[in-house]
Amino acid sequence: MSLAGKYDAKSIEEKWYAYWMKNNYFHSEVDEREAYTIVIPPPNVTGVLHMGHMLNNTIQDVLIRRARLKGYNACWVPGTDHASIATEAKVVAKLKEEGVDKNDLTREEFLEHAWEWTHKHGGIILEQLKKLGASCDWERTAFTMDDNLSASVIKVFVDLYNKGLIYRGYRMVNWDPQAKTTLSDEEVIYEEKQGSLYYLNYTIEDTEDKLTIATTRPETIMGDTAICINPNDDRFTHLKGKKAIVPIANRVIPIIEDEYVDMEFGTGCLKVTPAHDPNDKILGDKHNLEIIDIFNDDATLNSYGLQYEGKDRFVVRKEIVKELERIGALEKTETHLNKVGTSERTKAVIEPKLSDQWFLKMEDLAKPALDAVLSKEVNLVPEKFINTYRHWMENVRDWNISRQLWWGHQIPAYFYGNDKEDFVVAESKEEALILAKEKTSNNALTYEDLTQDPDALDTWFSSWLWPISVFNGVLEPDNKEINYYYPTNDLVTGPDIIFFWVARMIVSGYHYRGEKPFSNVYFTGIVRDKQRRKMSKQLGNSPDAVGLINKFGADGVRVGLLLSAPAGNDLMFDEDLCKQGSAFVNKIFNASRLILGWEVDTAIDQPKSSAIAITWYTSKFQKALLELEDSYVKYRISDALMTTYKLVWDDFCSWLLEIVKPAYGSPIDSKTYKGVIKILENNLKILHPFVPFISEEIWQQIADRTPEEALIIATWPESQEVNENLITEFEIAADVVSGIRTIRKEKNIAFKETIELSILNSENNSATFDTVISKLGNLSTLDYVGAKVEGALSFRVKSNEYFIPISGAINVEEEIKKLTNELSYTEGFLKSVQKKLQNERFVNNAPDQVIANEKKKQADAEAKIATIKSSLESLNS
RNA sequence: GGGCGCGUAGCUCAGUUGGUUUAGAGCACUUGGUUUACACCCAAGGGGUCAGGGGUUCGAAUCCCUUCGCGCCCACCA
Repeated sequence: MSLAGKYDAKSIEEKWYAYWMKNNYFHSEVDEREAYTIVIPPPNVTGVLHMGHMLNNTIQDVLIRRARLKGYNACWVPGTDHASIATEAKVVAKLKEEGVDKNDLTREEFLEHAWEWTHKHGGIILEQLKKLGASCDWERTAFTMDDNLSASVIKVFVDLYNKGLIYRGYRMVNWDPQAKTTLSDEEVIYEEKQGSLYYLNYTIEDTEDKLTIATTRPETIMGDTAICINPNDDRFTHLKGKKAIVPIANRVIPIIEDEYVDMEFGTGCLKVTPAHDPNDKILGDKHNLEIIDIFNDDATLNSYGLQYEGKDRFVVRKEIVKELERIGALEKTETHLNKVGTSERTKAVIEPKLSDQWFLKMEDLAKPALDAVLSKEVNLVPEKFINTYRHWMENVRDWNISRQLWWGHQIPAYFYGNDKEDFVVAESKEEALILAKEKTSNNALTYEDLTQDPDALDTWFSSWLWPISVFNGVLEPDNKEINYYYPTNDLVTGPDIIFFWVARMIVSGYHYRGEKPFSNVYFTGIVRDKQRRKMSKQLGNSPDAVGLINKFGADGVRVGLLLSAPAGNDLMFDEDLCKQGSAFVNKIFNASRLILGWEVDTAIDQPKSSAIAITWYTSKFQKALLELEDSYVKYRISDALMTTYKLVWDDFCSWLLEIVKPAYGSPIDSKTYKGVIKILENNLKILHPFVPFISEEIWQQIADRTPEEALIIATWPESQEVNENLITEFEIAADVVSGIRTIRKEKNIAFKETIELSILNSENNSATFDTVISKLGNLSTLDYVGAKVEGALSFRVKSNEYFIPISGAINVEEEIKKLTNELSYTEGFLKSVQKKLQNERFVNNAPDQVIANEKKKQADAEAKIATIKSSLESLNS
């Protein structure tokens, strides 16, 4: 045997990953088997592996490997997302470091830099997934900006536009002044911040009267175009029809009335700034107010800001407050808690801004997608997310799909004139020109007259097509791959992108395929640290993923992550779990080392204990198989792992191997050896999804295997009948062994020293396992007696009593104390059972089975009490 | 402001429609054990008034009400 020492994860993991790749096991082609498909949630192309990726990709790999073993044509499609805003931000930052301003570059120049960055960093994360053991079909690796995926996006945009579902609108949108782009509502994070509420005095025109207005944004007075009061507010009746003067700006604005104003808040008066607040915009539209936009794109003030022009909004806020105070227009300041929208990516405070953007009408599209989830056609796991999903879908708003970015899919709209409506939407410039000529009836138009919209599409407008576009189902809707692999089976992702991605994939799935994109969505929890903080780069609390793999081995890390990953619940990640994982891997390794080190002697007969133990374990394994099936169906992956963990560690290693292993240096009989190898092989099959590397390693050590016999493509163990009686009998035997061990420990009897065991009352004896008890208890004799053995230590299992005579005096006091404790517990237990059985209403109402059970408990307890009492008596005498 | 979820052993969590459990697992802990696959090991053991209070029921960790604490999602109140 070349096996020695500890398991060396690194070299073995590299060896088998290379072997799997070489033999193309991960690759899937359309065939006559049933498909099992997962599309990866594509990580950012320039991202690096973090704990969240490790978790959800481990789960995906577990599912895909199990499907492969179960005989499905398993296909896991990997890929990356161009991540428009995130990547562009990184490139802009990198250029800035080099002293280059994005604004000094042309679009083409910038995109060159972006592609360079993408090629340099792109795919790193996929290489890291390989280290984790991910069995993705790498030949299918897709990128949202691959030619065919890009063409899919453009085709879909044009199609939705032609259907009237995409429109261009002048709307109030979320503006990120740092990235200088709009964001969808979902990309805005609201944070509670302690701010101030400023009470400002406006003078009523042609009077000395003041009107006080509360605002959180004093800098926007430059954009005020009205003051609004509630028509039912008696305090302000005298102001109706009057005008007010904006301080500093000294502009005259009307006082309007609208019931929208909350009389309770602030002073009951509202200043209206239609360009910078969504509600004010509504008021403005309703009352036909002027719109004054006071900001530049970077949120500095423009010429409407007068003396503050060119200064940042927050600087201006401070200065303007000072000035208002100086001129006596600041009544007072209160602290005020308000919600501030910030950009998910840049953290910049969002500025509501009016601008022309592209929108997708969602209402009609959402309907089938909502129904699919409510009817469980698409199954969300855990179910609590159905509510979240429904609420969002029922109130879904139009999706702003345009971004003022260059990195991404450029919007296929072409402008040819000066009017806002002078544009056409087409898949190519050639088509655009034809359409433009038709639309204008101007045949003199040339390519030079066309200008493509410079904006790019929201990243999610490409990834919402992912399950379709990776199989080219948009461009060739009837190709054999999309027909075979779609709908996919399981999607594994985080709940944070349920709206961004999951919901929209369901929408596009129904719209473009008339069918769900996947049957099940498994939402993992968010990985947090021990202090419950979300793991993030900023906090620096995220362990280096690759470092963890190097430290504990991929198998160890996989086990560590899965041990504490119930669906939908956040998990507190602790490196100790990886330690536990690698300990488990080491255990598997050592157990195998023991077995494979045995010398087989065909001349030896099989011991009875070995034969019965193998039969027992086989049943136990079958029972575990059923539990596994149940856990997998419910996506309770950590339960499935724990079932496997206990089966292998406790039942297989601690019991079975201890029973069958021959004395040191002695050979083993061939029947037992074959049986154990068969068991080991079955164990490896159910272990494989969790710990693919060690399981393949052992599998290949057991025998010389051809590539067709590799574990990764083996067949999942078949289900057979479970012998419950045998399992119960074994449990009794195990309890007896435990009883013997307890006495050994209490009396300091070393295991090497043999002992004698006598069993009284063989009503439910464990004779089947006598040989097992003898071996594990290291008994010299085991016999059945008709009466108590005097001067012996005793213990009870069920209603049997066991005696071990010991040399020397028995500590009577100690024994009495022990028995008294046992007696009082059992009596208390009996009492609670009797209370139930004596209760007429219990007997009348409870199901028969429950009553029978209680009666059995009663009988057992009574019998046990009798034996304890008689033991006490003999001790006392 | 609305909605959802959670609070069970030191830690992380099971406990399925109330009854095979005067509450279970893994880890951690205590004690003992090393020529015999593995100290990343083996064995034995301690540990919980199931967040607090009230109710329904023959019976509640499980259902209802309420208080406290924590988390998440949604929403345009200046």
